[in-house]
Order: sequence, then structure tokens, then C-alpha cells
Amino acid sequence: MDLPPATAAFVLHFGEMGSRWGINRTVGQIYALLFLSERPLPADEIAQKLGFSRSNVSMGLKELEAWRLVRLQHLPGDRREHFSTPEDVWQIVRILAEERRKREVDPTLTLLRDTLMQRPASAEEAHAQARMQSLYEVISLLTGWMDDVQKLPDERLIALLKLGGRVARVLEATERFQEIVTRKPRRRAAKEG
Amino acid sequence: MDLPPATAAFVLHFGEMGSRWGINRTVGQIYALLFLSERPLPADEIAQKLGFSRSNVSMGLKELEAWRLVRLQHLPGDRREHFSTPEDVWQIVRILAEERRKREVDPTLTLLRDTLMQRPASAEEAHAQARMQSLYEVISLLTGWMDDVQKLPDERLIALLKLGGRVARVLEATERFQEIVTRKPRRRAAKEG
DNA sequence: TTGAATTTTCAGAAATTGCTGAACATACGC
DNA sequence: GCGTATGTTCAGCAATTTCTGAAAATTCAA
Repeated sequence: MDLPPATAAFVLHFGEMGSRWGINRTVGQIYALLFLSERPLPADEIAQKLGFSRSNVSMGLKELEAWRLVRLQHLPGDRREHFSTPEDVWQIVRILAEERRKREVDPTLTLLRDTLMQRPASAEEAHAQARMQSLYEVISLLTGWMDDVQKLPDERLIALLKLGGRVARVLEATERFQEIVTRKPRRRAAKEG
Repeated sequence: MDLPPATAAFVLHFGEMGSRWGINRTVGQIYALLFLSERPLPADEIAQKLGFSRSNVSMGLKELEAWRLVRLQHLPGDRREHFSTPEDVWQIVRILAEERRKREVDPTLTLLRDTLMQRPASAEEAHAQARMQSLYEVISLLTGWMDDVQKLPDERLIALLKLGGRVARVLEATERFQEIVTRKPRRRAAKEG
């Protein structure tokens, strides 16, 4: 591997991380290299820098394209295809979230929905369905939230994340406000009464 | 595999999903089976139901314990260890988030921090560092947010998620309120002026 | 067109990961 | 303690995944 040490460390780390996710080591390393690169790189240069065969790099880039994690471009005076990652890390996060959702979450929701349509044939099956139902609800809520925040512009999303748990306070305040406005009396704990 | 059809479908699906994540097929299936089960199951029963060897199940359960995804208990009058998943799906989500963070995110942050301490030896390395810096910032923000919402009780977390993107409106309102209170004049677009 | 440069495909080799049975370890009732 | 039921480990076989080189396909300039 023909890289400055910090780059090499990052590339190796992402190779390992890649294999903990579904993605394989080669693909993780190619992505990491492109992410750090100053300029778009052609496949043969990637192969040379990482010490992989040209064909392996070709397959890895295909997979990254399928994930929409790299884009292809042509540089003037060079016939080769050059690859790069988006500049903006938030852009990358959004793409990752969409793709993982499409590949992992949606099929799971479909399976759960289909199963929940069936009539359970025994108490055991009824229990299994109840479990699936509660899983379905949690996943729906999480993905619904994701859909929602995906629509926010970067700036708002970042503001929201920075606010973190303090959002809960704002909500509390809003709830109390609602209670007052609708004149619904506050509930009291037994001790208070 | 000796299971009612809906259970079998769910178990197989989670096996596949497991292998898309770092976790392997066996482990995914064991987890899915326990998740749906009405009662805690002993290892030999798991092995029988899924058609795996007893030793394979033993290793799978060890891994699930390391992830804190199953708990072990003893039933009266039975010497065998029985395994179950938490009842509450939100509890499971929290554990998953913590464990993935510990295994995947924290080591990455450490690597980035260490690398960013070094002095770049070239323009190329300086660029790579700048990229790592922006990645570091995004990951920090995301994990900081996660830490924050992890502290909320379930009820509040759920309320927050249900609110989804509408939170942004509350924030906007709050910002405008801040502007008014601090008497900082609202910025106007060119067209308005 | 032609042919050189580049990319893709794919059969099979190499590496990795998963799985099993047998041996070993441990826990528990007696 | 003893013996049996239960749990763990691990060497090695099996299955899967990854990777390569060679060949085929594509692209593009002339």
C-alpha cells in the first residue's frame, strides 16, 4: 500500500469497518481512499495505491456506484473514468441513510406487514404476531422520523442535532402551553392532593 | 426447521439481515426465534427448532450475550439455562444503539482524533486531514445527539419521534422569539426591502 | 471501419468464515 | 465426594466470500 501513514491508517480502519457492515474490506478501502483524495482517481491508480487487482477495483467501484456513494466523471484530456465522493459529509450521511433504509428496513417492514395480515392458527402464533406488531410500530416510528428530518435543509438539521435533548424541554413547554390554552386541568399526583 | 410458517419466515429474514450486518446468519436466527418466543428457551430446544448443532447454538448465544441482546435465566425445576430477549422493543433499540456505538463509532472517533493531532507533512496530507476533520465533526454531532436522546425516558423519546419534522417549526418559532426578546432586528430578504 | 486504451466479466484459486462432533469442563442433585 | 446433565472449546471439514488473471466487451480517436 503506497500511501502516507495517516491515510493508510484511515483506509485500513474503514476496510475493517466495512467488513463489520455488509460491505467488504476492498470496498471500504476504496471508499476511504476516494474520500480523502484531493482529486478524482481512475481505477488503475486506486488498484496501484491499494495493491488490489484492477478487476477487483472495478467490481468494488460498481458496488459503490450502486450505493450512490461515488460519482464518475471525465477529466479533460484523459479517457479514463475518474471517481470521487461528494464533498459534503452531510450529503454522504443522507445517501447512506436512504440506501440502508431501502435495502434493510423497507423489506423488513414489508415482511412484517404481510405476516400481520395472516390469521394466527394458535396461541403461540398469536403471541409471535403481537411481538411483530410491536416491532413494526417501533420501526415505523423511527423511519417516519427519519423521513421527516431528511426533508429539512442541512442548516436546520444541524441546529436540531445541536439542540439534542434540550428539545425535550421545548416540547414540555409547548405541552404545558397546550394544556393551559385548552383549559384541561393539570393532573395532580396523589401526594399533592 | 420446526416452526409455524410465519415464525419461520421471520427467523429466515432476520438470518439474512444478520449477515448483512456484521452478525452471522445463525446468530440472527437465534435472536429472532427468542424474540418471538412466548417463553425463555434452553439451548438444546433452540438447536432442535433451528436445526443447528448444539455447539453452534452455544457460540451464538455467547455472542448475543456479549451484545447484551439476550438474558439468561433459570426456571424452577429445570437445570438448564434459558434465554430470552427483553420484552420492550425500545429497550432493545437502546441496547443496540449503545453497543454499535461502542464497537463501531467510538473506535472511529479515536482514530480520527489521533490522526488529527499529527502535523501534516504535505499538501496532500493536509487535505486528507481536512476531510477527516469534517467527518469527525459530523460523527460527533450525531453521537452527541444520540447520547442526549438516550437520556430521555421512553415516553418523551416517542413523543419527540412522533413530532418528527414538525419540531423544526417549534424551533423556528423559538428562534423568532429569541430574536424578538433580544431585540435583534429580523434579517430581510433583498426583495422585501 | 480499425486498433489501442480502458472496462467488465467470470471461472476458478485463495482466503475467510461458519459449522460440527468429539473431547473436555462445569454444575448440580444425590 | 460421585455421576449425570449441561455447557464450552476447538481442530478440522464445509460453505461462502473474496480476489485474480485472462478473455471478452466497450469506447473512442483517427
